Amino acid sequence: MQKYNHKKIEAKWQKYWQAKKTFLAKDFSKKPKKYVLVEFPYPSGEGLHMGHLRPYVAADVYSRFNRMKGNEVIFPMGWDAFGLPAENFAIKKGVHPSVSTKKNVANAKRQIQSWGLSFDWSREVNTTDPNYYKWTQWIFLQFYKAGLAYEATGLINWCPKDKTGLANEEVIDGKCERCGSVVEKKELRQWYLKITAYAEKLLQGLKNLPQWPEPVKLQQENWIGKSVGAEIDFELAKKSNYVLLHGFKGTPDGVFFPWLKGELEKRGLKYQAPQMPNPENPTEEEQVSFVLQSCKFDENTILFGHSLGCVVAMKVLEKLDKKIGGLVLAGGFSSPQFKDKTRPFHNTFNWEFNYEKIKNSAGFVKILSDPNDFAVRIEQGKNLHKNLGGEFFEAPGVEPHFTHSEEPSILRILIPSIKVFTTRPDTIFGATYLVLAPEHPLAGVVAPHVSNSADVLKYIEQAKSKPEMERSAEGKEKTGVELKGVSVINPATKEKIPVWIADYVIGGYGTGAIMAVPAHDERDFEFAKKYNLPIVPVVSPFMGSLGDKTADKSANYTGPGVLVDSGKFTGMKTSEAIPKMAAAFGKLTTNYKLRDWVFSRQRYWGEPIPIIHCPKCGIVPVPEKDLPVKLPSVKNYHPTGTGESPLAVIDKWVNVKCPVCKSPAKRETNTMPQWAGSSWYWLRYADPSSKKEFASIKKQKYWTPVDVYFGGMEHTTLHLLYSRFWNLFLHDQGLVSSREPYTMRKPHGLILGPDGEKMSKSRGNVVNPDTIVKSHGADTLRMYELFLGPHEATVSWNELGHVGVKRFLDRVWLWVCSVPIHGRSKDADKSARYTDSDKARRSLNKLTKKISEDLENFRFNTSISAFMEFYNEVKEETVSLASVKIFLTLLYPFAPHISEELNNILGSKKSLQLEVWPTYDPKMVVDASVEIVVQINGKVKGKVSVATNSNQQTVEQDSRNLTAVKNLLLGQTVKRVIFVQNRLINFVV
RNA sequence: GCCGGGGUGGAGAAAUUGGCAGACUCAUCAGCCUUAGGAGCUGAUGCCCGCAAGGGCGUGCAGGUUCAAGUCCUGUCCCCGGCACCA
Repeated sequence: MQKYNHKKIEAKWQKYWQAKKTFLAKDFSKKPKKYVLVEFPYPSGEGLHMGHLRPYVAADVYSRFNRMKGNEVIFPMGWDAFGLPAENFAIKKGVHPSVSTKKNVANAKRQIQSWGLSFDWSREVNTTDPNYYKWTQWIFLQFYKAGLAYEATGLINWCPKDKTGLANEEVIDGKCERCGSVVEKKELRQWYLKITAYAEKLLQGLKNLPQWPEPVKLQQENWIGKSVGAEIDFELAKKSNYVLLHGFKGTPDGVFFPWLKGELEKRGLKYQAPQMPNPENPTEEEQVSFVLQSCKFDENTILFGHSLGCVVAMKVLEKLDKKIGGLVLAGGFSSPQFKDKTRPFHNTFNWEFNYEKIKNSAGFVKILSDPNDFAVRIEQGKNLHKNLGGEFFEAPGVEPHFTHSEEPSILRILIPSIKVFTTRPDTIFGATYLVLAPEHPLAGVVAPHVSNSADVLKYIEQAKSKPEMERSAEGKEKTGVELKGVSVINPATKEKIPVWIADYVIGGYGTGAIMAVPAHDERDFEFAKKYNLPIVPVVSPFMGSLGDKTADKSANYTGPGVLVDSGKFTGMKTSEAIPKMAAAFGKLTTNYKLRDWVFSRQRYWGEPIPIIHCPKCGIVPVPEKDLPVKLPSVKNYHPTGTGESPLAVIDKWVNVKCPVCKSPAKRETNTMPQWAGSSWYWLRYADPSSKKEFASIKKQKYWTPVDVYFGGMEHTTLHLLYSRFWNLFLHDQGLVSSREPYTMRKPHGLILGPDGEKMSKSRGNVVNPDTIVKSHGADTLRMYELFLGPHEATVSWNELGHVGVKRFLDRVWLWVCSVPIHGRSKDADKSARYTDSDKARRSLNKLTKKISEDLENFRFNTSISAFMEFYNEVKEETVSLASVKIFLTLLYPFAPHISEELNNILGSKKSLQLEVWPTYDPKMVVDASVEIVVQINGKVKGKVSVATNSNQQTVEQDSRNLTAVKNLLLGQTVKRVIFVQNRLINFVV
């Protein structure tokens, strides 16, 4: 008899499968397709570890099983080889990343093959292959063309060790996801992908993924962080005075002017609204000098123009010898070229403007344009904005060109205000102060002009430079500084309230400003107590009677209740008041915690962003025919740390001709993040060698979506979110056939070291899978790994645990090989002699049922137990050759090498992979007789053995005949008998 | 703080979903076999009392529902993961 030599047989079958192309996935096969996917690895220098083994083995078992179930299974593998791990390893070893990556890939592939995984290597992809990243770059350009890739300068997360910017998702607990360094902030020009534009779609899409685990969906949902609330304007209580200039053919008593004047008066604001000379035939000379002579200007003056009044206002500022508060233009223009006809003022004005002078004379500039304005088109306003800067507002007038008797959008921009976001508009009567984030644009503008400007500027500076970690550290006392001299009007109470800057308000969320309601918000409460700001309760908990003023000023209450001291809303329930008050004081808005994806990295080893910067044409995408933009091969690829990519110094590569105007231009030198290549790789597997497109729709339609995606929980808000985003976008572009990429997600739990701690070199508790492959074989490794516990649970590796599985396989080997237990012999007669014992037949049917069900439900651990139990049950029984073969067929997905070899020893010439998955006889999955537990008052008093499915009468009779039961029931009245078939009988006395 | 997941022998874990708690495996102990064993085989192994027959307790803790609770309900503690001043 041969010995079980795992080394020999494992190598033999791995070679065999490869030679026979056993696992090739055929395009457009008639069989139903099954797409089984595992996250492809980054091939680091350390090689693959237990963390990789777990999903790979599970997916492999599942794939082999599904092939036998008659599916055309695609089970592909590839390499996510760009990114930091590869590059850092290369730097450490002093080898070029392209060299070390190649080596690491070869090593990882060797490992994977030694584990006996049934990947279809004909579809292998590598993200660093120019034929692959050509399409990564191509997809980036699609984002760019759709307006979803943009460049911006801002404060970003910066990892000081890895010397690169990071996306929000890559910052875990204030630390770098890769290296654990505390993340700093840095002001940098970066490329972003506008994932926020897909926030709602990403959120809604989760609802159509019933086969995803709830916790995964919930984690994504929380990350997207939708919240509905109100945006409310708080007007500045600053004493501005206004000069209002009407337009062509107008008067200060026409259109919205009377209403506007009324609104200003209501607020106690002064204004001058002169009747312009000759409104029917205006000339620049006449009107401008009139304004200069008749109106008074000071540093608090806001000069407002409507229509032609805008032109006059600008001309006035060209001549004015002092600085005024601000310039506001509504329906303005700077060219007399109108679509319909030429106006009389065409030749009476000089249409050249000194924009610099105008800008310098006004403290601020606001431009309002009406998109429905056909007399003065919106482009005119946009052009003004381009020349003057400032803020641009696009808002339809009540009548086109703002000619209705009330035009609220004009009032809104005329009176400076601060917009806040709140989910509790019902508490607005309790808003006693406003808080701006230190990053708020207004904070920087106002700071130099307040009486305590030194303090304010210092505070802003400190807050901005503080790492997020420190700023939000738990239990940290809140800090802030008042903008002295600045106050706003609470639109509900009409009272003046102060404005503060504090870093407990986050710049990037909502409007970067909040209304503080200390009575009903914990954070505001804490802040108000520290700085002695008023606390006004406006919500009374339900337990108090209606309108009860027991609301306590010494504590805050954040729950629902009834409004008090809230004007006409008093007495309303909070739930009812929220939408009503949102509408009364502002408008409903939705905010998301999700931030745009910082998409550039200041590192060498990544896909170059295919963009050219031309001094004349601006940002120019690299033409598709020039893709891929190949990563240049260079000697020095170390990160600079300055925020500039190492590519920036390679003049030969950087300097190019602009594809549009052919003048000298420069390449974008940042590279894409780690996550780019993996955001679409499953699509490439469907059509891995296409030169024309990233994947043909036809092949996508056959293979995608992925049916089961095995992977780690740690990718939930990284790769899994990013790739859903890419897929949704490409689907919207008509380039991808399915809306969601992955029908089912199967996350796995961690494998801890034998000490119950996370495996790590520094702890010295790393178990290397390759060691076990050598000593005990891949089949043992696979089965023990599955045996550890449920796929999704965290489990720890027992140092000696795998020997149990090895023993089992040894016994199986002996059992199958041994003659004459199941009739294998040179003597042909003997093979016919042995038939299954009744017990053996039932055990095999039970096993078939158990393994089939477990595999459908990804319960691999209990399958392994079932095999062992089966062996223990039948080892003494006679078993037919056919049954042994069924047993090997069942075992094959778990331990493919030994199963193939034994099957071969039994005389089969065919790979087990080509067998059909066994079925079972439902009548044979139960034993002939069962043991019934006999209880009295729920306590076990004895057992009876009866035929399976015996009725209550039989069981009751048998039980009452038990001596122990007889004695205990003597002289007792049985009140009730509870009978559960095949389980128990319980006498209640 | 908020949101998830989880607490069962010395260890990893099972438990047909309310029906004998601890299957299967490791470790440990005893015996057999062996020149030897980190091999193989047989058996024992939740805790407590008891020579024994037998009895009592037992699924983080405290209650509850039920003939019957690891499983359902209420409260509470601890561990792991995610988010975290998101207004």
